[in-house]
Amino acid sequence: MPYSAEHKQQTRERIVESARILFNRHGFADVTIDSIMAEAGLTRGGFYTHFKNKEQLFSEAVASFLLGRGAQWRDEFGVTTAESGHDMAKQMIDGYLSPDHLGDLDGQCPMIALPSDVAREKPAVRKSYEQLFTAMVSLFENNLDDGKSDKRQQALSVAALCVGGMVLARSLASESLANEVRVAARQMANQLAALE
Amino acid sequence: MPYSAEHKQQTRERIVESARILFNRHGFADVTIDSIMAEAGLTRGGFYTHFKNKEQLFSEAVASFLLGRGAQWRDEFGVTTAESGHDMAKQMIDGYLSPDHLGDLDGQCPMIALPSDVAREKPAVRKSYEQLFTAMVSLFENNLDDGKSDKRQQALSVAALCVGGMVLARSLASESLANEVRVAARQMANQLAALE
DNA sequence: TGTACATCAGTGAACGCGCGTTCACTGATGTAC
DNA sequence: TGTACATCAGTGAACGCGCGTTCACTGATGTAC
Repeated sequence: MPYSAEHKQQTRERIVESARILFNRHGFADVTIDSIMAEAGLTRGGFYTHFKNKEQLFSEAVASFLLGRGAQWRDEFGVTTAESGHDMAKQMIDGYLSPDHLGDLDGQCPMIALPSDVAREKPAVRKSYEQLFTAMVSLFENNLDDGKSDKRQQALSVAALCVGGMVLARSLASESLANEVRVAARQMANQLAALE
Repeated sequence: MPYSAEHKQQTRERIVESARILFNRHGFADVTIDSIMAEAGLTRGGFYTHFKNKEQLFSEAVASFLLGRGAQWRDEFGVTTAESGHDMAKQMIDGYLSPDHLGDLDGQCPMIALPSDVAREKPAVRKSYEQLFTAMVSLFENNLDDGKSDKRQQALSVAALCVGGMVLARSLASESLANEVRVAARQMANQLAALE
C-alpha cells in the first residue's frame, strides 16, 4: 500500500477546504477545477481520483462549513443550560449578523454566500445547504425558553432574519443601507429570541 | 430614418424581458446571450446594437421587475390610507411569501432568484437590486402605523423576513421544511407588521 | 403615386479563449524477501 | 539492513465543447424627389 493510510484523506480535505473558500468568494460557476486544485497545491487531473465531478465537490464544500466555524458555533452555543439560553442565542445572532461576518468573504457561512447557486443545484447540494440551516435552527430551538407553543416558529423566523439580513446586506449597492439592514435584522432577531 | 421610432425600443424591451425570465430561472452565468436573443426571436449578433455587454443587460433585467409585477404591487399596495395600511401590508406579505410566488420561477422577484449572483457583480447591478429592496421597504414603511419610533427598523425587518424566508425555501432540499420556513416567516412578518 | 436612395437594426460566420473531463503515464511510497 | 517490486495518488497533454464578443454584410424601412 503506497502512501500512508490517511495521506489520501488529507489531500481530499485540502481540496474541499480550497473549494469552500473559492466557492464562497466567487460562486459555483465562476470557480474552475484548475483553480481549486492549484489552491490545494495540486494539478488538474488529480481531481477525479477524489471526486466524481464538480457538483459533488460543491456539495461537500458547503457541508464542510459545519466542520470548521460551524462546529465552533455548535460547540460554543449548542448545548446550554436553560437560564443561559438567551445569552447564547444573543451571541449567536450578534456573531452571525456582525460586521466581521459580513466582511469575511472566505470564511462566511455558505448560506449567505451561495443561496441562489444552491437553489439551482440537484438535491445532493441542497441537502448540504439544508444541513447548515437545520443546525442553525436547532441551535436556536435549544436556546429559547421552554414551554412556548410557537418555539419552532420563533427559531425558524430568527434564522430567516439572520440569513435574510446578511444576504440582503451582501447584495445592496450602498454600504450604509447594507449596515442598516444588518443592524435592523440583528435587533429584531434579538427581540424575537427574547419574546416570551 | 429606417424603421419606426419605437421599433428599436420595443425590440430592446423584448430582449430585457427574455433576459429577466432566463436569468431568474438559471442565474447569470448559466444563461447565454444566444439563448436570450433566441427567446426574443433574434440572433446573437444583434445584441450589441442594444447593450454594451452581458452585465449591463443583467442590471436592466433585474431593475425591469419594477415595471412588471413590481409596478403591480406598487400600484396595489403603495399608496394607502392610514387605516387600511395594515391590510395592505398583510396582502403584500402574504403574496410575497405565498406558494404561488415560491413556484413561479419565471415571474418571481429577482431578490429571491438572484441574491448571490448579484452580490458578486459590480455596483451597477447591485444598484438595480437595491432599487427593488428600497421599493419594498418604502411600501412597508407607508403601510405601518405612524408615530412609531422604530418604524423603519420594523419595515427593514419585515423585508428581511420576506426575502430571507423565500431565499431559504428555494435552497432547501425538503419541500416540507421549505414550506415550514415560508409559513413561519409569513406569520412572523405579519405579527411584526401589526406590532404597536 | 411611384421610384431610387440612404440608413441602420439585425444577421451569422468567425475569433480567441477557457472550461470540465479523460487518459496514458510517472514516481513516491510501503511491503516482501 | 538493503533491494526489487507492486500500487496508486498525482501529472499534464489532449479532447470536445460552448461561451462572449467582433465584424463585414444584408435587407427592410422611411424619405426625397
